[in-house]
Amino acid sequence: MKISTKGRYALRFMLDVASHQDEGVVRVKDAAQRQEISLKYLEQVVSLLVKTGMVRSMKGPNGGYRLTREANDYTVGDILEATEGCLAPVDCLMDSPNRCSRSQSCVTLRLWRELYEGMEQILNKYTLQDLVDWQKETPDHYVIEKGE
Amino acid sequence: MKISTKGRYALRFMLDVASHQDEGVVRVKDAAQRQEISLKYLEQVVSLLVKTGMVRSMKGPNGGYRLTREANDYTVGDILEATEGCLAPVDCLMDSPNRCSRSQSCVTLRLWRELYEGMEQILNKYTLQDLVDWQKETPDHYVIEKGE
DNA sequence: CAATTTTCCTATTGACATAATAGGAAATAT
DNA sequence: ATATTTCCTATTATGTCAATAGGAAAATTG
Repeated sequence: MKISTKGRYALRFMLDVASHQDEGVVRVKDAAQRQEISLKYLEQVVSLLVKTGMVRSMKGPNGGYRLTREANDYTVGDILEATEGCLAPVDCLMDSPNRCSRSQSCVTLRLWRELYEGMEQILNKYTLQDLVDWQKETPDHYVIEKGE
Repeated sequence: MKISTKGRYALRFMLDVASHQDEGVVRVKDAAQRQEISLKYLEQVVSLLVKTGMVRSMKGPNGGYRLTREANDYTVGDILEATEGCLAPVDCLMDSPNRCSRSQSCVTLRLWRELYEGMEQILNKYTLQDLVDWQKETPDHYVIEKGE
């Protein structure tokens, strides 16, 4: 029951882009450095964000990424789902091929449904803009940005 | 972000024991048959429930398992945690060895904490007794219990 | 046009967890 | 003594995670 690095890195990347896009597009290279994430791995995560339309990319020198919408128009759930896939705690909740045959009569399903709804409610309550705001509140977000 | 079979099977086993312990102790063999779970695998899951004091075991003929408390004294969260381990969505929330070094200043942590608290609230709201009650409501829970 | 810089795509790998299967030891009732 | 249960450990197949790596495609600049 853990969120993988895909979702966690994606969230941090989106936050990084949102916080730096006033300086133009954001290169993965820079984001990876600031977020202390492997460049090559972050590239792969970001490619999922491109495929799902979360960011727009521009190639070549002066290339990079920018958001496709306003920061308050992404819920955290949107971003996680784009990279982690469906967040339902059990496959039986969805019409997945590996839904079990007992799912019609299984009472635990009611529990999983309530859990899923509760999770979604929280994850859809917060937007990327909320994360940006939280970051402004915490003094620590200037760290080692000297070499620029 | 999925619950594994360990947690799911554990929950169904506990529910099975709760629903059948008026007929005496419950054998894994019977529970496995009713729940359509591999006997040998369920044995391993149940061993986690013994170690964490969720059930008491009795060996030999007429042996089996029974609950150690009243059904309304187990929250669903208790049972899941006993088998799945800590349910926190990221390790950074706990003082785990693989907590990342940025966790002091990481704003996503606030999000994960809220998610975790929301999940726990739901999982601790429902008890094993609730599952038993739900099962009584649904007519389907008598199925193929003829061969006994 | 050539060189550079970015994104993009695919392959490979080591480590680990999952979900079993399997065999037999220990305990206990008849 | 035998049968039946829990208990313990080993093994395995499969898949995902989290990277690492190399290079192709596109675009800007000189």
